[in-house]
Amino acid sequence: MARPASEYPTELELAILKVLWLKAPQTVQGVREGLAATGRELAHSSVITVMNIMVRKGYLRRDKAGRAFRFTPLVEQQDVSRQMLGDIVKRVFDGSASAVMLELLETSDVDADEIAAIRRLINRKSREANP
Amino acid sequence: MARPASEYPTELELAILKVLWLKAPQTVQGVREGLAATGRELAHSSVITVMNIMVRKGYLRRDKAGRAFRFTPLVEQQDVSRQMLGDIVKRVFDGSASAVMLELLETSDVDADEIAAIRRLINRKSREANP
DNA sequence: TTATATCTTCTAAAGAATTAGAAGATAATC
DNA sequence: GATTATCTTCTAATTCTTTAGAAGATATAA
Repeated sequence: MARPASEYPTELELAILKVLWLKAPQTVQGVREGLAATGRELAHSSVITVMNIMVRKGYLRRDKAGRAFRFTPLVEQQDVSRQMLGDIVKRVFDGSASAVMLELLETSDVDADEIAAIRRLINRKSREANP
Repeated sequence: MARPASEYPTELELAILKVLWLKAPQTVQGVREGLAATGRELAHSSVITVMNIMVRKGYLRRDKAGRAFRFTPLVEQQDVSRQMLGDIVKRVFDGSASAVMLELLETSDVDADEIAAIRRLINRKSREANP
């Protein structure tokens, strides 16, 4: 009587991955400091626990380095981002990527530079679609 | 020692909201059938339990109608979608809406019509930004 | 070498999410 | 009015997530 495990990292797992995507490998201590830098102060054992779970889940690799372990991410930021976004698109926007984009353009504060960048990409895509 | 409650509906809560966004108010029975139509067969008591939690969370309103209750959503689909998307943009894409759009354009299958629609919107936005 | 610091493992508490059975309340039917 | 069907409430099991203390292992320093 429980839900199936989610396909992507949990909140804290993602926070840890973000620290490791910036710099890897790192020890638990390093990751702990990285988390603290984002305002998340956790006990050493808390971080270790989650990171070991992440090893089990296949998100991280663990190598012994002297007394401690060094951890390396086994998943790439692009892949995780894509997966999480894809899930939202599918579940919340019924698979319509354009609905998501319209929403983004309406809602969020996309500045002029960003709009220009998107416009360029759209034009390129448009050319690809109609050669 | 627990995480803070998420700001938006859980998986099952969203599924229930989707049924009610299509048609409301509905009884537990109706929602149960709506879920079954999407391939999710749950016991009556399971659906009731979650829907009562949703009332407590402020997602639904509950009115007595004869023997049973009728439930009405108190949150709008647009608001929930926006919130969930906003969360992903912030947490996963570090707040960059354009990064999300680039990802969507690269990854998903957006057809020519959709690209045209987005292009029109971009042009309009662009004009708004640089009058 | 002994004390001190540091790391890991083990264990577990607490909250949230998912699922459903049992029992009690109430309405409809014959 | 008694039986049957339907609804709700209560309770609870299970899994996942987050968090951390206690205890044991190991290395560093004095």
